Amino acid sequence: MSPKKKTAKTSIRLVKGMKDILPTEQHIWDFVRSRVESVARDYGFMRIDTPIVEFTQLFKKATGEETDIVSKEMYSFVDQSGDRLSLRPEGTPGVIRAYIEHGMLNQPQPVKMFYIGPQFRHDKPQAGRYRQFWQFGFEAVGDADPIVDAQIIAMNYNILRDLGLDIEVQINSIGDKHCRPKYFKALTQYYKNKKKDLCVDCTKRLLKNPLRLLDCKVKGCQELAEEAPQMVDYLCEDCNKHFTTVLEYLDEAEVKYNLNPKIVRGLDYYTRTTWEIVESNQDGKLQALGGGGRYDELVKLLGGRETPAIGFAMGMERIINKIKEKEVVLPEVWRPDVYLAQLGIEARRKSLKLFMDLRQGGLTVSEDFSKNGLKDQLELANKKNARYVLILGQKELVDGTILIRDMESGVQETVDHKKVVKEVHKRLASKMNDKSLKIKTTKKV
RNA sequence: GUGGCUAUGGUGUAGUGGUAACACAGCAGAUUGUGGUUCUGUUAUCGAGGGUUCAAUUCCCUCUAGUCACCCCA
Repeated sequence: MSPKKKTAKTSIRLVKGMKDILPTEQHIWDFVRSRVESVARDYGFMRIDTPIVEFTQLFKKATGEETDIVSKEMYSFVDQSGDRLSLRPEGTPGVIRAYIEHGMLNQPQPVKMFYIGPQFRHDKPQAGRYRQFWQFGFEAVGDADPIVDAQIIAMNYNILRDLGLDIEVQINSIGDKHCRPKYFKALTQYYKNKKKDLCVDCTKRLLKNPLRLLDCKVKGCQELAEEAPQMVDYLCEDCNKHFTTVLEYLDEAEVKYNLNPKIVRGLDYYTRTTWEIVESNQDGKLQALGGGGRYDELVKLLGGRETPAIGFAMGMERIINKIKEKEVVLPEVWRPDVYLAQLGIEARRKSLKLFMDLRQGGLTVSEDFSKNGLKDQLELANKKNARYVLILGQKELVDGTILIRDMESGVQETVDHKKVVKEVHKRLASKMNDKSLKIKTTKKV
């Protein structure tokens, strides 16, 4: 056994929880990205790219030191200059840091931004869950009006619906710093004499984070949770008004939603409106594709002025899995107008320049100049779904002509080499006008 | 982090205590100027390490990875 091979198999490989996005699946990612970008544009959100690396402190403060994400799952390290840094486990803290640092409070509020990028969590990998995973997220910073909540939820809903998914919004309000303590008290009170019926985890949760008792999966706990007091009944007047207004607006926007008192987000900074977008898979189980909420305390917590904000984040791998599962019809993949085939040493030499001319003439071109045979080249042209093949051989070179082959009909014509760009454009245009060919060609995943 | 299951070429799958079969894809050729046909050849020391055995890809153990459930989350 050669030691080389052994090395290749044991150490040069994908790190656990990481994933290559291969050329063959890029079209799905492009599809999602382009839809996200176009919806963002329609709703007036501008793209922001923040660094993957931030001070660890940022996430400790923003996401919460006690959360699993920060306490157990963060990729943290000390760099050469002694700074304590972390790979971002989520997008919001970086965006808010940028908002404060670049004085965006001087722009018209709310400042609406979105991001698309990788996030990192050292979690146990599972279906649709990686250690490096992609999220896209939207943040509207600087306005507390419930219409902002409704609009961003509607947008969230529309993005996923535009992607062809059958989804539903699960919504709740978790109050604010005024009313939540009262609710916690009531909740603790309710569970006080029921401790013996709770599972081991829940008895711990009772002390640490009573909200989490509500979404325990153990049957006995679930039954108790059904009867437990609900946050919505404990909302203070302001929070209650805010929430009911959001719901009214959502009705107005015809967004399908379900009230779900168990939507308690995992991050510490949320206040008031919280939601998740869920999709039911074959066995009727709901999987969250992402979630969001209002976070009116975060900007101040990170050292800015008191500034209300709201946002959401969606997991791209999960969305892409759903798209694959549902065989959503994607728009046509990139397709070359012409494929340049060459025969003979001289023709091959001339092809380089001709290729550039075709490109500059506004055509999408493809080639495999390393191939010699015309058969091979036609086969590849066919695989690449080229509309036309230009054939340049010794004969054409001498005559100053070139062959245009229509790959659908197989018809070939000889044209003047100098007029080739014009000739191709002419044929493409007439093809577009032909109604019988106007039917959109689409490709399933 | 805990537990169950799995691991065969690039991909999807057969199979056996005596070193592997098929399909697709890839490459080369039949055909050095014609594709979406055909034919031929070629592409794996059966995840890694150890043990039992005359002999292990097959049985056992460990590790690694994947997967599912829990936890958590996107």
